[in-house]
Amino acid sequence: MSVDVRWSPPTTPARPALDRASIVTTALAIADADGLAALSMPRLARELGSAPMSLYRHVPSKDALVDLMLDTALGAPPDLAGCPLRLGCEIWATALRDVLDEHPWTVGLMAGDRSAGPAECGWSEALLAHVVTTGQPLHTAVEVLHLVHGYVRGAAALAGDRLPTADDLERSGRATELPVLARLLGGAVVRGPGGAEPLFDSGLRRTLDAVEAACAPRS
Amino acid sequence: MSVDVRWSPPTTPARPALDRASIVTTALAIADADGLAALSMPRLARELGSAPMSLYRHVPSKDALVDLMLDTALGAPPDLAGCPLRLGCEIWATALRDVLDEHPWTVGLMAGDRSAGPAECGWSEALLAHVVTTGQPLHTAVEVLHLVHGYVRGAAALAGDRLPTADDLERSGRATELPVLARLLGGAVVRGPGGAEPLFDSGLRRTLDAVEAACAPRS
DNA sequence: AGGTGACGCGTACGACGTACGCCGGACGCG
DNA sequence: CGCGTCCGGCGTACGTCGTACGCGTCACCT
Repeated sequence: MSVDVRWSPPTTPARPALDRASIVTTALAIADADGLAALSMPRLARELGSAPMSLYRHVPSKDALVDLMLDTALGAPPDLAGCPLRLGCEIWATALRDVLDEHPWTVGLMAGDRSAGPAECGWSEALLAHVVTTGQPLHTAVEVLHLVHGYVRGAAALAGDRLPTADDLERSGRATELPVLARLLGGAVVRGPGGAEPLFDSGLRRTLDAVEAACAPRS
Repeated sequence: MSVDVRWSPPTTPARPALDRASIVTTALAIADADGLAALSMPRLARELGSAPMSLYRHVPSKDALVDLMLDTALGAPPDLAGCPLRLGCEIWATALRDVLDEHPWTVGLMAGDRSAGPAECGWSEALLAHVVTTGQPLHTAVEVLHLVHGYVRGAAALAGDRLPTADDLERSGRATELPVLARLLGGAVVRGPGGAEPLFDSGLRRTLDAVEAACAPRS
């Protein structure tokens, strides 16, 4: 019923234009760049060159999309086969840390009360299996997972905190109520005597010590 | 310009009806009961018996309201004066844990990239000052804060995770890829040999061991 | 008595998530 | 080669949310 088809180029470029993978990838890029709050279906569609409602052909809802994003952001855990106990835990922890601070929004997301997806289960499985493989009973593996996973998540959350500046404290007149914190913020960066070992690593070292203690023969 | 004022009862009940404190308290109740996502200005106003726009006389924006909520939810840290090092850390950690799981939404909030408010600073100050008071240098106090705060936050986040059930795994056909996890979920609750020590406490015990190690004279 | 400020609220606007249904092309089958 | 069927993109529309703006009303202070 159009006036004359011969003058109109093919309206649709081709069959494929949108699929779940490219949607999730683009959404990930938006969240990484501008934060999860900046992700909206209209914006995502704009970035993909399509209409907002087209997305719903491939994803049932925005919440589901966010679940998928978390799942692909986490990806697969590192392979710990053949590692000794402590080294394996260290590799697992630093790998998780790397993922979490490459995608800062994951930290807040996992802290919500969503249910765990395949990727999260995969990471847990990797560490549990590693500990069990070294001959520990299951309940010890759970303890280790709790310690290591807990530390990494907490440290990632802490790393995301923005503390007030020393000036903020000064101006609010609260500086005298928070003397130690003021001293901490006022003095330049705080370093251990060893110099530059980052806070995450020293905490991890202590946590791994605790892991070994938990796995040592009962005293 | 009304028809006849004598027949109309006083239109406004009185002066006070809304103030910042009652708004924040009610908002807290909503978040505790139905989660932070259920908090909307219209609903909050309904719960307070007022109109949505009235709230903005007392709170500049919803984000600011949420900041205030977090600040009052955290409250004041425990007093650690006179405590020995380890005990003080333990009191601090369990107090924070109690706050976090009385208000589960705080965990996800603090993990976002908001800047820390007075209450958060107060908690940090309390632990830092405690450690410094026992004669440790400032950088050690920072390490301890990192370890303990990190563990508590991470454990709180973990506690909020909803794992899939064994049936979920079975039905998805993934059970064979996650043997240890399946065994864990399949078997009843996992207990250490001691019986019922909750996971949080055993992890905290290990973390406190690490704290003491960090504070011991250098080896 | 009249001015002044604080406060509650009604209206209105733009953005968002998404239910619903149209339409046009692709593809299989007779 | 024609036709029915299905799929994927999209336009429209609705309900909700956050909130800018301005009005009317009261309490209180000159």
